[in-house]
Amino acid sequence: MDENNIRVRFAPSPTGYLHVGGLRTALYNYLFAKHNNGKIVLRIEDTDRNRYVEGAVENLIDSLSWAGIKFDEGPVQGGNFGPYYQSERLTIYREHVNKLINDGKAYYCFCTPERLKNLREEQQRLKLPQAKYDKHCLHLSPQEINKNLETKKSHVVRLNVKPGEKVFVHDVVRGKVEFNTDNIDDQILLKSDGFPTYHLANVVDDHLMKISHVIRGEEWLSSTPKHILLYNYFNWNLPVFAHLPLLLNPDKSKLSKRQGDVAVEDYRAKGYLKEALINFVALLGWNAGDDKEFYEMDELIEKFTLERVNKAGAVFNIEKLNWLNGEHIRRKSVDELLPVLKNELSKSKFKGKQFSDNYLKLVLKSMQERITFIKDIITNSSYFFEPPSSYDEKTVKKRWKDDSEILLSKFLNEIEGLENPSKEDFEITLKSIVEKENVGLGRLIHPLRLALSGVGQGPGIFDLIFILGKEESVSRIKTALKTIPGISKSLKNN
RNA sequence: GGCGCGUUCGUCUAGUGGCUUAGGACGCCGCCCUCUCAAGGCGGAGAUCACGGGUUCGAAUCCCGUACGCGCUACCA
Repeated sequence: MDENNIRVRFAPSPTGYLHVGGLRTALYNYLFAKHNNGKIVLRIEDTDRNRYVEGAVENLIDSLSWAGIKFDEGPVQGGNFGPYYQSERLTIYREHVNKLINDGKAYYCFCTPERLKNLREEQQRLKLPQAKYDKHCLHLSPQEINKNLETKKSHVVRLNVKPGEKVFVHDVVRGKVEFNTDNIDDQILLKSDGFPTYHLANVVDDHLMKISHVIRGEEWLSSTPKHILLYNYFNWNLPVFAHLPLLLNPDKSKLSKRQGDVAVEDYRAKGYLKEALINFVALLGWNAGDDKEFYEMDELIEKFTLERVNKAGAVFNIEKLNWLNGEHIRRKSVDELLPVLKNELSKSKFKGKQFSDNYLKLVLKSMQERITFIKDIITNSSYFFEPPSSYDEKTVKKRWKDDSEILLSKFLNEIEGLENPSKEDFEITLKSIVEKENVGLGRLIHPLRLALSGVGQGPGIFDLIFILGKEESVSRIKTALKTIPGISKSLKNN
């Protein structure tokens, strides 16, 4: 096949938000298209008026573009195969359905919902192997049909499935799958409100939009024979099908809202980097065949093939996503991370405070390898943004010794005299004191960290004091000298 | 119920008949590094490859059956 004719699509229905499973489907389509120099189109499947949610399309597009999935054609960028909203293509479906009716491949059905309900119940009571429409309206006379049509009797159009035939689906990930038309219902193609069902709209649009590969979730595999029947009835060439394994909850059921976050926007709000989410979701059902776990989008594009997509569903394991998020943070430059931190800060209690870019970059550099989320910097090391309001008791107990007060006072004295000290100046000063006093480094370092940060862990002490600066450090040490000895004493008495 | 798909460490996975005492990653545990916490390095525990039959000199890999899980079974997508 000519590489340039490769066209795929992501066709979500606007029911609220972008599901992570949807993101994975969109990603695989995108990777496949880019890998093959093809095109990817975004098509909005808004044929169900009952499920329409205001703002859902904007939300979908927003999440997709945040994730870095760019479309060649779609509602935003347009294209030669539009419109890209199915709700704007009603006459197209109507024309195609009429063609099918004229050819005897589809037929009008005037059955009421009540009759259908009774039919189903009857079939169930008789324990029939499969419940399907009884083709009642297929046998209506032309006169009856015309009369019904003229009196505007509510109706749908159904696919006329010939029983006793075999339909084969050739799926890239699953191989050959066989179906018997005895098990295929006379699917409704056009609803009574004039809108098409998924099956009709999907096939017509995929053909008209020259889609070469249909890459979608496994939940569609069972209805693929219906689609193949439609392609055959229209005398159209089949696209290549690839059905992706499902994303699962920890209990192996289909990933759902009840058991955690499923919306891409939720992960975005929680502070996950798009690179991490993409990396993670790409590996859920695909791998390059080697041991590589860390991927950027361009490497994914380079390596991705449909042949290496797995068959079995994959549990969405948040632990690995978290690790990947930290991994991506570690590999980014502080310049890339700066806007993320600023954004988190603007949502935090420090939103009114001003910090220079230079200061924030130093903070980032010192914290980068200690965090899973950028916002961890704010929650785990608030001391970069405000002086400690308390001192961790455990650390006081463990690190504040009898000589801490004297050592720290001496250190304070020394640095007060320093002119514009560098990180090395602080280091030299501290080392000279412990040497003179003939104690271990930790004897001063730990109390100092406690005084500066209020906690027992964090970046290297010289990074910490340098980032905070002489003035701020002096002030914090003074406060600590006034309060920690008292705390230490009362802790010892308990 | 019917139809379809699936089943390798807790999880994501490598593996396409001999290279496999089934490899990697996350998580967990330990050691090293070290001013703390991380990161990093090293190591450990963890899978009778769902089960049962075959085919074969040889099977996680091929075939059959069973079990279990999941999907579909709407005028939803």
